[in-house]
Amino acid sequence: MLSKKSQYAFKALAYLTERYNQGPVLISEISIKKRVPLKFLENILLELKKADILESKKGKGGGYYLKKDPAQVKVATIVRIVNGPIAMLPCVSLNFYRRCENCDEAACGLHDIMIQVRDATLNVLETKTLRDLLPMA
Amino acid sequence: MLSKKSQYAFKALAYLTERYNQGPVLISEISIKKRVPLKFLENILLELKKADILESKKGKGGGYYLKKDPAQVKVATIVRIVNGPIAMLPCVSLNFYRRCENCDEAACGLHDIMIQVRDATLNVLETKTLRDLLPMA
DNA sequence: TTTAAGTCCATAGAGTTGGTGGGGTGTTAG
DNA sequence: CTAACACCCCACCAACTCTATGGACTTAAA
Repeated sequence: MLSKKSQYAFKALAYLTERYNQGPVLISEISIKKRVPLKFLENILLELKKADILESKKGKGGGYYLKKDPAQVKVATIVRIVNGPIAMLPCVSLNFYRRCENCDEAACGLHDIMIQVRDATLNVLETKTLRDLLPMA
Repeated sequence: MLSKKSQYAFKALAYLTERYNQGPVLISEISIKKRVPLKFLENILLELKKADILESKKGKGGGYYLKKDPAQVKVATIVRIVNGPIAMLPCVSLNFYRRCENCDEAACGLHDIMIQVRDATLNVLETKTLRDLLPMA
């Protein structure tokens, strides 16, 4: 399951997608409109900035905004940043690979199953973008 | 990601699938062969028994064994028992549904995306069975 | 130089995960 | 009938993660 943090991140990103190309948006505005705890949201947005998804401006008239066209930002990318691995096992993760202990990958049936799950999942998450977070216009 | 408990459960179930129809298997044997902490494994097997996956016999000659043909037991069922929801959001879970707070499902783009992920995942996990845990014979 | 707004750091409570210890209960062999 | 056996059940624990919150600091605009 996605963490609360991830769900907050997507709410915020949906809001920023609506406001794309309309200048910086205040953390406090997002917090109120999307009902996300202010300080928690602060941490999340900062993390997304460090991951090159968002840009920010300090001082009066400042705030956060999307760095790229929302239609170019994959949902999979966001999940990896705020929620971690997408795969169900470390040994089948593309971006967070770690081998299993006491388990021969070549002879592990679970390994094969989880590769299929991973591919099926990525097939969705790599094709959906922030644009898809908004209801149809 | 699957919990360690879930990974242990699958290791144990793979072992019991190998020994299907060969009588009860000792917890201690599984623990040693699959390198799973004994007491932890005890809890896991008990839970699988209560969920109707395993059967047990006490006393000398006792142990655990699969209640049904391994080819009839879906991987999805096991995941739900030992790991909980398969969906990435409570509001798209078939077996553990809970509605989102402050979120209109009909107008939530993330909701739709996560339904697709869920369906893609289930498409694999509902067709794979314990039999698939073993390498090809 | 005041005010607005993001940045950074530290902490902390709650819940979950992973694991252990010990006694209880039912079964079988002799 | 009783000893050995093996699962059953309960309680507990340390470590970690998740979900925050508080306060001081930095940068930018008016």
